[in-house]
This record gives sequence, C-alpha cells and structure tokens, in this order.
Amino acid sequence: MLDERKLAVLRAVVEDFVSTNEPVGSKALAERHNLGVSPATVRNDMAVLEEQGYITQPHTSAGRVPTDKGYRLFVDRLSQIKPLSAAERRAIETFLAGAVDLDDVVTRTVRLLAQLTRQVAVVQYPSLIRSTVRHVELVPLAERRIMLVVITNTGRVEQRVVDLPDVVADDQVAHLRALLNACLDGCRLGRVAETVADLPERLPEGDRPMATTILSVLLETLVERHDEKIVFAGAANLAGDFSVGLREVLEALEEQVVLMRLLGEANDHSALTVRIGSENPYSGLHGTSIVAAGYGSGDNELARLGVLGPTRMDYPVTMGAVRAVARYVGQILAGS
Amino acid sequence: MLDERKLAVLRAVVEDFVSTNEPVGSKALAERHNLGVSPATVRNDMAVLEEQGYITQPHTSAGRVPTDKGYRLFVDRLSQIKPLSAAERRAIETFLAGAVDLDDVVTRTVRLLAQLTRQVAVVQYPSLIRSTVRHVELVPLAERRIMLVVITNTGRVEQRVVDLPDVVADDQVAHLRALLNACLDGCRLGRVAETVADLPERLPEGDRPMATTILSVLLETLVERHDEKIVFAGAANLAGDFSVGLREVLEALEEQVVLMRLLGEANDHSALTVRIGSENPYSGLHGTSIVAAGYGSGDNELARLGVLGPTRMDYPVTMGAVRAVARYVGQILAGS
DNA sequence: CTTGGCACTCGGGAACACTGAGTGCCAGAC
DNA sequence: GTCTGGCACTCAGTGTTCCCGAGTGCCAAG
Repeated sequence: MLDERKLAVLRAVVEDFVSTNEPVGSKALAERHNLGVSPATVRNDMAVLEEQGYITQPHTSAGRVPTDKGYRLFVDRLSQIKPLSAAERRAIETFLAGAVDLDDVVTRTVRLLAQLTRQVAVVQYPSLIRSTVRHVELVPLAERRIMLVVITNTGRVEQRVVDLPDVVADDQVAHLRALLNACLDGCRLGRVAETVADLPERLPEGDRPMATTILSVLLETLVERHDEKIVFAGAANLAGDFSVGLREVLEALEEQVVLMRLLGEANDHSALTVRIGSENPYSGLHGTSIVAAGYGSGDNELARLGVLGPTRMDYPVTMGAVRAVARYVGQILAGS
Repeated sequence: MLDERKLAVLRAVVEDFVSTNEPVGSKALAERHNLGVSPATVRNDMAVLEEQGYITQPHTSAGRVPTDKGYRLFVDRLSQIKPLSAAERRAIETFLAGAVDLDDVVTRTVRLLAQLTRQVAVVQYPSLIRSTVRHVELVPLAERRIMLVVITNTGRVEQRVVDLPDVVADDQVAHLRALLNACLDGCRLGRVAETVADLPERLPEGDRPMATTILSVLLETLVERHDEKIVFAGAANLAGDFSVGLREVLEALEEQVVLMRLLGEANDHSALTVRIGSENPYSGLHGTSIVAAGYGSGDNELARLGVLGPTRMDYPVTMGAVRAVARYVGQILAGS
C-alpha cells in the first residue's frame, strides 16, 4: 500500500513541519532530506499520502501538513523514542533527589517535566487505592474531637478532623489506634473497608459509637473521596502557539476530571500512551496531543504523569522525556 | 485643581472604558452619562485630565483611555466598593462550608474567587509562622525512622520522615512527644525555636541524640522552609484578553516568589490592597492589576488572597468580591 | 465659562495588483 | 512502469492606495 519511500516522505513531512511549523512543500523536502528523487516524484507520493488521509493541505497551493492519522503512523512506525542525554539524566536525578516529602516530589516532577519538554506537564498524585497503609494515627484535639491521620507507603498523608458523639478518654483512643494499626498495617487501601468491617464488634460496648464514627470517616477519606489529585505546570509554554485553542486548554487543565481522563486509565504496566489530536476524549483539545506514562514503585502502577502540547510536537523527544521522568519518579518513591 | 465635574468626567471615562474596552470619545460620553454639558466642554475637561496624566489617547484622533494614574484616582476617590448580592453571599457560604480540610478550603476558595470575578484568583496557604501549634505527633515507622507530624491551629498539617542516629524504644518516643506537646501547645510557630532550645537538657542522657535530630528537622520544617504555598485558578479567564502579555502573566503565576510579592506583604489588619499596572513590582505584569486582601481567623492576618486581571477591570465589583471572600474564609478557618 | 462650528488628523477597512511558493498534469526519458 | 523536467494555474500574503468617519483642538460668539 505505502512503499518504503512514501513512508520516508511522510516521516520527512512530519519532521519538517514539527521543526518549522509551516506547511512543507515538495521542493524544500526533496532538498533537505536527501531522498534521491526529484520534487516531482515527491509530489506524486504526497498526492497518494493525501488521498489516504495522512497529510493535507491547509489551502490549495500551500505545502502539506500531517493529519492526526499521519502523526499516528509516524509515532507507531516511523519514529524511535529518543533517549535523554547524559547531562539531562543527571539533571533529573539531582533535581528530584532533593525532594523532602511527597508534595515536594510531585511539585518538582511537574516542573522538571515542563521544563524538559517545554510543554505543559501534568502529574497525578500517587493513587490512594493502590497504596498501602503505613500507619494510622489518632490525635486527640479536644474532649470530643480527634484528628485522624493516615500515612501511606507512598508518603501521602491524609488527615481529617472527626467530631465524636461522646466524650472519650485517651486510653480508649489509644486502644483503638493500636487495634487499627494491627489490622491495617500494609493493607491495600482498596481493601480497608472489608478489613475493618468487623472491628467494632471486637471492642467493648462503650467504645463502639466512637469507633464507628471514626471508621466511617476513615472510609470516606480513603475510598469515597477518590480525589486523585492532579497538578500541572508550564502553562506559559502554551502561550504564543496559536494552533491550539488556548482558552479551551486552560479550562481543561483546571478541570480535575477532564485531566484524569486525559492521562488515561492506568493500563498495563506503565506503558507510554500517546493520544493525538482528535483521538482524545475531550472536544476542546483537538489540536493538542497527550503523551502519558504510568509510574510506580516496583511494578504496580501508582499513578500517571504526562505532557500536553500541540499536535505538532516533537514526539520522539517528548516520549523520551516522559518515560525517563516516570522511571526516576518511580525510583524516588520506592526509595523513601 | 480638579473640580467636581472633571472628576465626574474621569469616572465616566473609566467606567465606559471598562465596560466597552474601547477608547471613549467626548460625544459618546456626554450622551451616556447625563453630565448636563456639551461634548465641547467635555473635551476641554479631557484635555486638562490628559495634561495632568490621568488619561491618554492611544493615537491622535482616538478617544481617551485611563492611565494607571487615572485608575488610581478612580479607586481611591471616585468609586465605592460594591457589595455582593445576597444570592452571591449565600453561594459563597454554602460552597465554602462544604470543605472538609484545609486543602479543600483553599482549593474551593481559589475557584470560587476565580468564578466570581471572572479573573485569575490567587490564594496563599495560611502562613506557618503566624499559626500556632495545635499538636505534635511522632509516629514510629521503623526502628530508626519516625514520622514527625505537626498540626497547626489553621488545620495545616506538615509532616516529615526523620532518620534517627540510634535505635529508639517506643516509650522514649512517647516521652519526647509528651514533652513536646506540653511545651509547644498553642505556641506561635515563629517562637518554636526559642521554646525548644533547652529541651534536650531536660531529657535523660540517652535520649538526647534522638531529640536533637528530631528538633532540628522540626525547626527546618517550620522555620527555614518558609514555603508559603500558593495556588491559583482561572487562568482561562486571561485568554482572549490581548491587553495583557499572556505569556508573562502565566510565567509569573508559576513563580511562587513573584506571586508572593504580588500579593504583598501582610500589612495592617487585612486591608484591601490594589496594585495598578506599573505600580506592581514585576515588570512582566504591566497591563495587569492586583486586588488583594489579608484573611485570618480572628484578628491576626494568616495569609493573603487576591485577584489578578487586566488594568481595565471593574474595580468596585472585584474589590467587593475579594473582601467578601476573604472574610468568609477567615470565618471558616476560625470555626474549624 | 460654555457652546457650536470648523478644519484637521489618522487608524482601520476596502479594493486592487503583484509576487512567489506550491500544485497538478503531461509528455518524454530511463 | 516509474521517474523527471516543464508548464500553466492557484491562491495566501503583502504592500499600496484610497476613503471614511470618529474624534480632536481651536476659535469666536453667547
């Protein structure tokens, strides 16, 4: 269907368009990439590519521009992920290593990624459901008020103030705490509900109202409130590129829900996902592509991170950066 | 110097320009605001206002546009802060009341403010230094590793993992915890350093290495790391307004340091601060104004929040919104 | 001090022509 | 059959010119 040379032409079109941001014509193309054929031949190939929907012309008598389908083919078959330079790797490593807590890791990561790719970076906080409980703490604040703190293995800390139905003594609280930690240590957050289900029954009668109140808040915090927190950085990199609808993109970025869907569902083994232009699920984002990857400590994917930019981005480089950053973050999280 | 009518003309110019975004001419002005004088008279007044630097013309034979100085006079003497409608107040109240923790309060606030003003909202997290300690918790994670958690009266939770020099027993930790809480409960964070200075001496010899390690991390967390966290929302509201340098503004928004300076130093008693165009300290932000206010629980200002928009914003409305939101947030924080 | 009149200015839009990059197609060469 | 050079054609973008009208400044009269 498409012989070797036509593919080469497509690759050349994509590369040139990405670097110049101008429709690329047959002549310039034949010169810059030494294809060994004349412009006329290139024109013929281009005509075919256009017919098949891989490229298009913005208007008659202008050069060609890749379509989403064209980029897709390019990404799938015509390009290789470009690894980072040694210098870049070192920079990542030192920059991320300085982080002091989870917040810091995420903030640094998102900035790093934005700077590295010169695009908008998006990072999701490690998922609660996939983490495990490292510690549960109950801190009495007042007679009838305590603070519930849950610390996960990824360093995430969730806390919530709980108003109790009755006055409780410190040792009652201490007892419950001990019990909770015994039950839950190392427990996947998704399984907390079942694990604590029978816990009130194992307490003395008097402690049960307190326990059920606390447990319901605990469950609410961990399970129901699946606010997979997301942050972004580098919005300034969007400005000046008029090929994307700036307003729409900014709106999308501030909608957690949309952002979640863009990063994509956690799929198999933190593969690199690329969504090109109209492939992505939000109509305001045609004209933009998303390159995302999962990251995690060890082999379970905790969450995702990625980059959002115009469809005419440099995919090989971007994919390399995203993959590298995802790996490093995974390492950092595993090591803390 | 400027008689009553000239001020009225200036006010009219500002109001018209804000609502139409087009230079306003003498004729239109004389008609729309019934000033009771002819266009010619208005022209004379305008000439004076221009000479004094309150208004300017973008080019000969165009209408007049307020200068920063003109807006300044308008804000200071010609306008009244416009209170919110009852409906808006209710909306704020219910929206903020639903917040479950500090993060949530801040997130909701910043969104609310962005939506209310249709501009970029900026909210600073309650300052650490001005808060007081509500509780300190030491959570053993491993033999030689504990987690330090500090909870402030504003609901802010700071945590940090500490690697200890020696193996410690649980009761040693418990003892230190008790001591810390006894010392620090209600202590202003700015004074923590002096308060705990002599603490190691009051411990048995064997506990001191552990204590000093923990204390140094504590101080580092609270004092040295003065990362007054800041968030913003509503960047999409900037798009489509070409009078501001979009790129510069977005860059500024992502620089915590710049943002801090924009909100202004916490000054006396949470007054409303307005910085107009070139008045503000960052050169990329000419063309934009900042309306900010302090907020706090009770009468000590905890932090600041505000709004950033084009100089040609509706100051009375914006100021009303900022003030109202600041008050409500203060109430919410005080009540939790 | 205010007002109507008047000449002047100049940004912005419409009409127009020109240029040049790029195309499609065809006939001839390999 | 595939490639190539040649050629006529298209059309976005640019520059030029022209004109209109909103808006101004100034002046003399009320």
